[in-house]
Amino acid sequence: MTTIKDVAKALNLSITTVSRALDGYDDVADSTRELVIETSHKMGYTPNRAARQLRRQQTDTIGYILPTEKPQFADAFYSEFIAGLGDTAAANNFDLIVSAAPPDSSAEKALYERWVQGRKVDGVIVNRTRLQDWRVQYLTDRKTPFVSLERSQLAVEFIGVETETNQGMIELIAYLANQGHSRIAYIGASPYLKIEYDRHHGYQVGLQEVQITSDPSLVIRANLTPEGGYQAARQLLGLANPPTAIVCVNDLTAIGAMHAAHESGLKVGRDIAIAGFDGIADSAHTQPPLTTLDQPVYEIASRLVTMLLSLIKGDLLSERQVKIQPKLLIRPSTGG
Amino acid sequence: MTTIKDVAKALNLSITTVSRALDGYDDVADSTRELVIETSHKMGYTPNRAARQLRRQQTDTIGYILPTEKPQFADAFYSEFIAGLGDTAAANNFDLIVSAAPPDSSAEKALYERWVQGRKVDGVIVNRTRLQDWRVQYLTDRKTPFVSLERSQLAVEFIGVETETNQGMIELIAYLANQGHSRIAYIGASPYLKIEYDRHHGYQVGLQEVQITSDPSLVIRANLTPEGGYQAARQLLGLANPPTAIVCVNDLTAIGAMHAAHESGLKVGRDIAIAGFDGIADSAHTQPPLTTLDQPVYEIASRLVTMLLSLIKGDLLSERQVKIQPKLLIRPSTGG
DNA sequence: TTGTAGGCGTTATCAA
DNA sequence: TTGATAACGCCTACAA
Repeated sequence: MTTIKDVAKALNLSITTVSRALDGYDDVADSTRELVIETSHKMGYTPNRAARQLRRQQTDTIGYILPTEKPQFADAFYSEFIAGLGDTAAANNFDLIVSAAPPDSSAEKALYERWVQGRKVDGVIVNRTRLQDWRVQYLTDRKTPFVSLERSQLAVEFIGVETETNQGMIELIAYLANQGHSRIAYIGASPYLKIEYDRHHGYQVGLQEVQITSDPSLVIRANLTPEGGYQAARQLLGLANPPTAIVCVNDLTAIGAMHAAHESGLKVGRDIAIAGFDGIADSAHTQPPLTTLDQPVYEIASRLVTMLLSLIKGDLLSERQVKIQPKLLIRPSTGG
Repeated sequence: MTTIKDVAKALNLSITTVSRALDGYDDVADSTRELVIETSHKMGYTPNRAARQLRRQQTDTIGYILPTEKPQFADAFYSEFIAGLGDTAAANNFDLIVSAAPPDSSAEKALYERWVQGRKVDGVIVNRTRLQDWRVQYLTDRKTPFVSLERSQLAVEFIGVETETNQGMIELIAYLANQGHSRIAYIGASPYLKIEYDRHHGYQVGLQEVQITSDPSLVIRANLTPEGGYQAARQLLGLANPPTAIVCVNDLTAIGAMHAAHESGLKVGRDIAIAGFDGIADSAHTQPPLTTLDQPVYEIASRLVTMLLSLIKGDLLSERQVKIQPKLLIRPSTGG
């Protein structure tokens, strides 16, 4: 592999000059610079990242850990999220390292240690934040730059993006109430998750707004997957007095719920209304197309990276908390 | 940040001894080793990866680039694929770096250069392989270890995993023919892709097996997304003599095609049969559930990593080409 | 405008 | 069984 030494030797220059020419310092003769750039290109020279890292004490790398509960982990939200992270990182000459670990597991902890203590990354992206999230504390303690999608409830300062759920939920539930629904169920996720907290809360606020008393038997928890949504919906539909509308914590759950409804002989959009949250690409093509609160996932990811890079560079951020308003997309799954 | 020096100083040992104790060499006194391990743990010491890399001339990192055509990139196949890569890499103490670039773009090329020439990675995972794929040539020339899902048609030796499509396609089409279908359409992808080549070929072989003459007007290309499948299916359904069955290159395409069928007032599974390929999680919960050729995505990803790591270590691989048989899952979308 | 030299934190060779 | 030391490739303060 060609090193800076090889280039220097080939040109009868010192490595200093080569280094400075390549880095665009202005105390290099133009003719020299040109020559250096051309030659190093021709020789296929690219600086060794490890050496540069060691010397500069930074890695030009950020990390992200996928919250995989099970071997199976098929959620289009994350493919888009990672594409956004990767793209934006690359556009800024940063690398993204990705791993996977079950939330709150020892594997997750081990990864953070390897990355943070081993100085493998300059910063970290956190999402699927838990209400009590050791990651937030850990990263804060170690002064490792991080940004999070959804804030935890710990008393540390928060930098990142947060989806504002209440407004969207209020709109959604008002729409459903307007269609004549009064028994509106909710299929949620683990109570330790911030998104569950927010979306469940939004659901309740939405009910209050239209003066529906919430019925605890209509609130049920699943696991953010189609399978979970399917099972939960079956349970709801088996009630003596079943709901006429179901609001789901995410689109995958809603897809499973629609499946259960169809299986019970109900026509979704006519006999029962079902809505999701996320706006994944499939949601426009389900049968019937799914009403959902659409989040600009790619953009959120991209934004997070931009914020993280500023943080790493030590720039001051103009906005330390970006709020995103999801957009209600009314589609046939809620009738109308 | 604590370095090996700090640990050595704290114990009044040389850094050599500390290093060797931690790396499990057997020429260190047991008592010393214990002390070292305990102390370095207590001091929160983790070896600096950059320094280790530089010294050992290896990165313990593998790379993967997502083939993102558009900002939007929501495909559950890839979330599961990346989870498999990340998990398996982490289990072997390797890191995975992920980026995104449009296939065959200059951005893709730039990333490879940064990673390969900059010695940022020890090896690379390639997928969505093109028939003529410069990546394969590039990596081979530079002697960079890589494995690929689906082989290109270049004359270089291939190491990786390949999905055997013919058998599954033959089964699928025999099943459809058996149901009375004779006008069986195919919605494919870009002709430069290996998967398109394979699956399209499988489709044709399948038709031959049941002695149906293929009708070129029933073969159409889309872009692997629900939207693409939707448009393509609309076109097919608008034909004077439309198909009664549609085989799709992947599940997302099939989801879009089902949408178009429903929109035309057809009941999928009764008036028209539609099938996909991949077996993503959603496919079990579409309305109606989708017949598909199911691939064990997580396992494939995991297998690829294992193969790549062997390659990097210089072990000889027992199998240089792993063939995977997708499994035909008959579901209601094809009637029956 | 260019060159010399020291050091980032490790690991590995060799000597003690 | 342990320690001194060189090197990995790069950047940069300082000298020429």
